[in-house]
Amino acid sequence: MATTSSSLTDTATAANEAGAAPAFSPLYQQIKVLILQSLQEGEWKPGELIPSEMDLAARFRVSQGTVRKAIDELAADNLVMRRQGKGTFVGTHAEQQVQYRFLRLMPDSGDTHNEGPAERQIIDCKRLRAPADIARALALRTSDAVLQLRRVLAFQSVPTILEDVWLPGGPFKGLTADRLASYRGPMYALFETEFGVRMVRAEEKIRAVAADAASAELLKVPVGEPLLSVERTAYTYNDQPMELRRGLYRTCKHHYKNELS
Amino acid sequence: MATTSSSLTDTATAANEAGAAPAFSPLYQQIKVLILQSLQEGEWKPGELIPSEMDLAARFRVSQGTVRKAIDELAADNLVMRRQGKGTFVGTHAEQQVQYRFLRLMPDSGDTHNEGPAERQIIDCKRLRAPADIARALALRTSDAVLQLRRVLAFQSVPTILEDVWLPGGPFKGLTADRLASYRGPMYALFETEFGVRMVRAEEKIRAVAADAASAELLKVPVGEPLLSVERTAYTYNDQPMELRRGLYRTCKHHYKNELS
DNA sequence: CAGTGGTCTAGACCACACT
DNA sequence: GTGTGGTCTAGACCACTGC
Repeated sequence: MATTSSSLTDTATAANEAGAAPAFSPLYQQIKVLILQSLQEGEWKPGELIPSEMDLAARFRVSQGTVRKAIDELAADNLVMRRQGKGTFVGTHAEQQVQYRFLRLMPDSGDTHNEGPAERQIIDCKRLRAPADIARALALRTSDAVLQLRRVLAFQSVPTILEDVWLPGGPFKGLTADRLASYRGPMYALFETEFGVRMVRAEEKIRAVAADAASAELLKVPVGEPLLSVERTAYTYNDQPMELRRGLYRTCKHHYKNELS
Repeated sequence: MATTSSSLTDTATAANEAGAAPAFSPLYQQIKVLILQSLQEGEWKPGELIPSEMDLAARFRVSQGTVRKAIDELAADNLVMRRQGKGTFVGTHAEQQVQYRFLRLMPDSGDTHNEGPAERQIIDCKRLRAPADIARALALRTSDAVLQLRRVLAFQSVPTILEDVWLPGGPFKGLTADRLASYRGPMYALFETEFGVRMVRAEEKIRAVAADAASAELLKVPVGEPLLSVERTAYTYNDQPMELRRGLYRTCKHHYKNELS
């Protein structure tokens, strides 16, 4: 039993004693939440080693098996990464294996990005008051400042992605076009190291649209060309929205790949 | 130890004795494969109850915990469904909760399909020799017979999806437009009950295209209208492709929703 | 070698569903 | 009450990593 620990509740007993709304939560879920809090508070930073299962078991006064089950779920959500013989590490977008984890655009021939990394070109980067739709998506007020970033990604010199990115001004204070342009690696890795913001999951809404004049010029396609419109909301810990991204993808030589199960 | 069982290998010992290519596989993975085989052979049919963990543990001569871990993975892949107090059931597309699991098109307003079920209209259903690209996708020879099915789905009387479906002629012998039209519920549920084919996972390739004359007429949109092109390959057990589906989605009032993690 | 995560077991008890 | 899956524990051993 874990009743000796301060923050853990013996749910079965508690639920029986207090009559209403049991809100049953197994021990390992509570442990998961505690670990999540430590991740969120930055006790362990992206890429770092977290304490061993034995250490965490001692800290939370539960068995190793219970900690294991908590970590199993965190690993399934890509929040941590287990490596046998070494330990458990905080997940990061800088990891070579899972780089560009959220980019689903694939070249039609060949699965991997063997066409080399994208050539990136920053078109614009400015600070402004959040328009209503952006504010709603980022859970801000319309008076709050946001950063807007526009860029084009090209594969083998063919402009393929036009993206507008909106970020809350507070957490990303100090982000400039120069800093983005000079950074090697995924944008989300920069967010981790420079601003302490780790993107955990995202939702995308996909539509087919016709290229307007501005988009057509930047992507070097005729006006009216069908493009894939991808609107992404990315979340950090606690389901807090931290990025809105509107992308237009050229899908002549590429496609958006999705796995259903 | 499980060395008393016939088909299970004590991998640690076996790997040490045979020198090359250990091919280590934990016990619970071997159990998972055995259960998978029973599913595939139809020992338990979609929707049916499979034996309890205790029974399976006795059958395979392992502990309940090992069976549990095997079933946990099968449940994570949606191959079986656990229900506390009742048992473990073979997954099915007829299940109310997970109906249309593979359909990612959502109305822009509101998450669920509160706009009612789609109105279905079969345009065509014929038997033919597999064209080269279809044969490749379904792992058939070009001399093999395939069924081709064309249909339009409408939401609130607005034609929204135009789909071509190709199925291998062998497993789906006897499928007719009438049988499809008279069936209530998801097409994949019909495949399960009538042909014993359970779709387990799928891959989709998504592009933006312009409506051609034929598509435009069926979807009642202008020629050139941007449409979402969704090419799906659906697999049954053993990663065997069993369906190729080419869909054109109208994304004015709907969007394709994807969750990234 | 010691330390880590990974597997397997056995037993106890809890939550849930049916009868 | 009985049987199911779900949780929690404790201990043993295996596989991998690095000192």
